[in-house]
Amino acid sequence: MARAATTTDAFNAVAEPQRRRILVLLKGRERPVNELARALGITQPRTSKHLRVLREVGLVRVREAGQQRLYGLDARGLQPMHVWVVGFEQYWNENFDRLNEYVKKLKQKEHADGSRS
Amino acid sequence: MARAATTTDAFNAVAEPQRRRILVLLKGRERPVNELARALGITQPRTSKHLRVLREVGLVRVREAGQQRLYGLDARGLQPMHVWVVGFEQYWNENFDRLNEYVKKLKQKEHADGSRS
DNA sequence: TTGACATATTCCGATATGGACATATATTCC
DNA sequence: GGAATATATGTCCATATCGGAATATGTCAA
Repeated sequence: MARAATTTDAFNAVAEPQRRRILVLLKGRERPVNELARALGITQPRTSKHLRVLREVGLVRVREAGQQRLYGLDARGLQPMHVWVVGFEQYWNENFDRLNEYVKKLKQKEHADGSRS
Repeated sequence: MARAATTTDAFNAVAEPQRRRILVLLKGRERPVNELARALGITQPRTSKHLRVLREVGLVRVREAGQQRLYGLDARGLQPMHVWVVGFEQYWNENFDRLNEYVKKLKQKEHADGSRS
């Protein structure tokens, strides 16, 4: 077997930088293909292909508008990524001291009991 | 050019499910290769190769301990992913209504003016 | 219909992948 | 030294990728 297809899930689709940039460009407003291609500085066919991948994993939607097709963001598919990566938030500043982690765990337990902001 | 190497960055390294599972298993405690292989239900060579990738992108560290090598998590490399995906948090519940987005934008502006909890 | 424009698809080549298997390297113990 | 254990590396294969270039499809307007 080779590497998993880019259309397997959001993780694979978004591993490609240009596709990440496309999603960022789609925040807030829809855009036609050519506008995206120009913004990214890549060819139109390549842009269409990236959009196809994003469409297949459901991160993007198309809407026909005359002779152009407006692409819009559907960020819901990013939620699994969000959940997964947020699970590591507490380890950013890890300095690889085992005892340190114990302390951290204890702190979390305290937190679980009473405090709220 | 083919697809970017898995060792290019965290995004690519983590696109592979087994590698994600490895990182999860490494939360909190270090583990030797064989333990990881058993936990994942994959062969030892495959596990070593996944660990190599994770090491090359800096998501994991090795520590020699007698005849075994203990792998530990270094989550700092996941921060770029975190930053990127968190930027989409506000779009989870997007229902793709343009007007809806305008409303959302206005709300953000209100927020910017006077703070409320 | 013809032409202009916007977008999608196909063909090509180079490359790196993940998995299985065999084997190499390294450490410990006798 | 030699055996046992733990880990890393190398080879094989099938497959999907990204990129470019050419071309197909689709829509509008006169």
